[in-house]
Amino acid sequence: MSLRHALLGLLADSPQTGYDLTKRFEETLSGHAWNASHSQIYPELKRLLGDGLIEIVGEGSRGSKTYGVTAEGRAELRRWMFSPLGDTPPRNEFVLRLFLLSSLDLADTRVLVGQMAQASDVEVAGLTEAIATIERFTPPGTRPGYARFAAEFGRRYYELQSEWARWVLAELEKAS
Amino acid sequence: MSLRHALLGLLADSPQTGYDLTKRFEETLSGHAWNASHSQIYPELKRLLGDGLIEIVGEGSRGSKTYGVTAEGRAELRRWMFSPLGDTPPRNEFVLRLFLLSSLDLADTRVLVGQMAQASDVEVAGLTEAIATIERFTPPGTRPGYARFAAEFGRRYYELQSEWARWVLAELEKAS
DNA sequence: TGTTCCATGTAATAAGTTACATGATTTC
DNA sequence: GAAATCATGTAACTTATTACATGGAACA
Repeated sequence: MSLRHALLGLLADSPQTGYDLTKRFEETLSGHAWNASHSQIYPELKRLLGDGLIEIVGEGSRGSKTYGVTAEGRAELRRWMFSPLGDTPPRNEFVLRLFLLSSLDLADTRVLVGQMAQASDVEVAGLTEAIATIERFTPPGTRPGYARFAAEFGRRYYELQSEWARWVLAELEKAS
Repeated sequence: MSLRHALLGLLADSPQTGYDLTKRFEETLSGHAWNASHSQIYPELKRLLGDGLIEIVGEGSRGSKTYGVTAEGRAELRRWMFSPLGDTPPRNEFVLRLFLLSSLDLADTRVLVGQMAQASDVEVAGLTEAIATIERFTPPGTRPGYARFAAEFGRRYYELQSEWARWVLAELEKAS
């Protein structure tokens, strides 16, 4: 169950409300790392509060509560960050389809893999632009920050998908 | 819900029992694409049978049933393979940690990213060997088959993780 | 004859999704 | 004053995991 650690990690960055956290899941984590909706987030925040891993650091209008990580929470987060992977099995629809490619006939496979390459290229373009934006808004002499690292991973990942797909197409061409 | 399509895809390759399918999940899909245990697989096979997407093609000893995909099942599988991605949100602990890196202090970040690079190298080595084995057992003049494609993706993926981690280390070095 | 592997199932619990529900504040 | 956004919650349902349970066949 990585949800609590995702929440701890986001809150460690800066104190936030459940609503803020819901948006950050949607915007940054949901696409590549982890998904959670508000109906899961609010109850989990209460549990984290009960376990003393987070605390209420402020209350705003409309009954909003801003949570921050406690020392205990930060320790638990650190422990998890360094723990071995494999806690929760990955789930990746793209890779699943890749593993099931052999269920299609050769013509279908060619079409699908071609589509995979094209879709990946679109993502690469989007992330390349996002990275350019980050760089543009980074003052010279400053470190670009961690968002840059994540974006770089994303760009390289989609590049990999695209290049792999084209390699498969070439391999299929070879022998047939 | 991709479980049924994963099952259809595996059965499309060759008819199998629930037990066989459980093993193939563990061996091939569980690590990178999708996870499922036998307690989920058996009931889903019954549902697929009820929906006419698979059929029993043979019964062996110990009450084992071998399932095969029906024409309808194959059509449903094909439809899903070509449907747009995004049905189920991905889940990836490595990427989640990558997104939460900023919650660590600089020293911890360096250590963790270094460990990530090393762990990825181990995976690259394993997959490189697996690929060599596949190639060795492929008769000259033959297409190596789809397992080769999946292995290639895995190798490139771990290479990406390793290279990304080293790039991050270099970036962290730069500015401090 | 004991251990491992084959083979299938159910029950209890946990996690995740979708739908339902409410109300305050801001913006146009 | 209508619409969008902020803000939080619960209920119903589906999916997934862990634990429980059983027994046949192969092997040593």
